[in-house]
Amino acid sequence: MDQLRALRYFIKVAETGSFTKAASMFSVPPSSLSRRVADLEKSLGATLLKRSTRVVKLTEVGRIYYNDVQNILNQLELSNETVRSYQTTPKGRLRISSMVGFGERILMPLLDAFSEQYPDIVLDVSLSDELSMLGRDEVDIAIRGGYAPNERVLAKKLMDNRFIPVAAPAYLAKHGVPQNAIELRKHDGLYFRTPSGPTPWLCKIDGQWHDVTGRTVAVSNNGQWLIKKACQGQGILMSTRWALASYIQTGELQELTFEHELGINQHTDMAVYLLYQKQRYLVPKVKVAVDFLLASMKN
Amino acid sequence: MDQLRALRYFIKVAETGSFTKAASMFSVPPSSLSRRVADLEKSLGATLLKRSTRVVKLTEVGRIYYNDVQNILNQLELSNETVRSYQTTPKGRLRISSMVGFGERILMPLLDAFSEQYPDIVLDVSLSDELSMLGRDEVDIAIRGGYAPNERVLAKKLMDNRFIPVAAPAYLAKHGVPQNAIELRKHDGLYFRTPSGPTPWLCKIDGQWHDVTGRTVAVSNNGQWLIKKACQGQGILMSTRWALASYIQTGELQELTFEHELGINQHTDMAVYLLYQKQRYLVPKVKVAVDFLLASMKN
DNA sequence: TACATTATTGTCTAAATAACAATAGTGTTT
DNA sequence: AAACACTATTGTTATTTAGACAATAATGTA
Repeated sequence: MDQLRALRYFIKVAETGSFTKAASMFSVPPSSLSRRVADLEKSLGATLLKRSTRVVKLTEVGRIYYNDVQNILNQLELSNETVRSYQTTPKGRLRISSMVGFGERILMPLLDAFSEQYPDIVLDVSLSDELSMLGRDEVDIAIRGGYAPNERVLAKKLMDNRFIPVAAPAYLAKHGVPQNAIELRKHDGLYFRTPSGPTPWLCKIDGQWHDVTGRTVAVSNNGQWLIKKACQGQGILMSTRWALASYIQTGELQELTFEHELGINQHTDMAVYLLYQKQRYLVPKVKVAVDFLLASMKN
Repeated sequence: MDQLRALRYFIKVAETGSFTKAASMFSVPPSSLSRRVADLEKSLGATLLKRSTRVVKLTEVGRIYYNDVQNILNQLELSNETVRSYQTTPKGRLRISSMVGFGERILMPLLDAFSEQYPDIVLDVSLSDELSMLGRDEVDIAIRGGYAPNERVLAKKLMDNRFIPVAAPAYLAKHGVPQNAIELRKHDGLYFRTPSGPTPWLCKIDGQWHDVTGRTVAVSNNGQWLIKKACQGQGILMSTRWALASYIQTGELQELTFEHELGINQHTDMAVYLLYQKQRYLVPKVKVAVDFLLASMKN
């Protein structure tokens, strides 16, 4: 029995919920799938799929097996690709996942240059603040705000990701410049919403964190919109230096500095990390992309 | 092409370094392996093995692929076993790996009772202080002194593993009872050697760790031998409470207590952990063993 | 240089899988 | 309630793929 073929059939049937649909994807008659899956079940001594003529769905063991096998088949495909692309020129589809703001402001401009340099690499970029599963093999490279990756994943620090407070000169003229962090509580605020909720303003005084969140003017997960509002003088915004740099330079926004450390969570060592699977660095397209991005970020 | 078969052939050839030897293990002619491996190489577009009539060895890519594939095949075998044994009575070979001292004094006596309760489980116990690769699938259950496992591995605390200082009454009568940790430096010591080297005596005073190692009388990785020496009054020994309990109870050894915290490394929260892969808990033999050991340790 | 061993290749046989047609079962619709 | 449409399965044949066996070429050793 060709177990691997049986597994591929099983996976597709489980996903489509139909032998016929799955069969059409392999361009073989449904009877083949039926027989192969039956073989597989026989060899395992368990029924993986509960069938009726109308619906096919996974049994309890079936679901367990499906999860395992899907993962295993993905790994195998990765390994095959590694070998196939070994010592060839960088080419193929490169899947990159990035945080939205960072992707728009920093990553994508860089990728334009990257594409020119490596025209044979087809970029597949998805921006999302949800953390995608790097291990589950949906992306080749991920860019995320500081969190600890697992052992198989390498994390390279790209740049600082601490949040700094800014406001428009007009706002400060009208409401006054806060002299210390505690005073922020009396100010108008524009707040980021991360996947885990809106971000407060926090201040560390003598080792203790205090909430210094002000009045809420607006909340959004869209940095650009918040920055626009901040420029219009609608309130104080905390965002990252890389997002604000150009506005601070032109004077549209002004950085506020305080004696005590300010942040949006208690991890003060926030950074933007480039993540990739150690093994995948062997694949030329991944290698050149990692190298390119790391080199670019040094400027 | 039956890729899975080809992979199994490839693996065996790589391991034995010979098509003929590998073929005999599958009870097929060498020509079959030669053809299958050739197919595999063709489909990958890379040569995996460097052959001559006399020696067969892996190429650079071959080695990478071999490592990946071996791991993948192991995982698949585990998944198959999970399904096959799903909701059956506990049986089969159960591979347990444990630290030597703990295995001898605590684990093995328990396993005798376990074997009576589950006669269909064949125990395969190996004692070693080196950390075996749980992920690499050589054992079902591992018992280790406190270290952080990865995400897929569950770690259940079995018991405290802090090191406490003891000495024979005769030793204390002759050399005096040390009144504080610093005085240990003037005493004779019996020291454990772990895989990472001999263990010093450390003492935490006002948040700072100080080395209070005394004169070296003997060093060994064998706890029993060190305990014997301690009982003979040859010096002060730091070992775990579970190893020393019976000797303290009989009065052969006497626990020394100090104002400041004492240890053999800077991790004061040392414990003995039971480790197993999350998924494998579905396999009855693993489940009952984990449950049995955890229940037993509560006494 | 002769020898023994080994991987490979050619050819035939056996096994496994796909193809195709037909059947039986099930949920939906009128 | 009955006809309908769709689907999984099964029987049978054709095709593909792997194994068996003998022969060949290559290579390290004696």
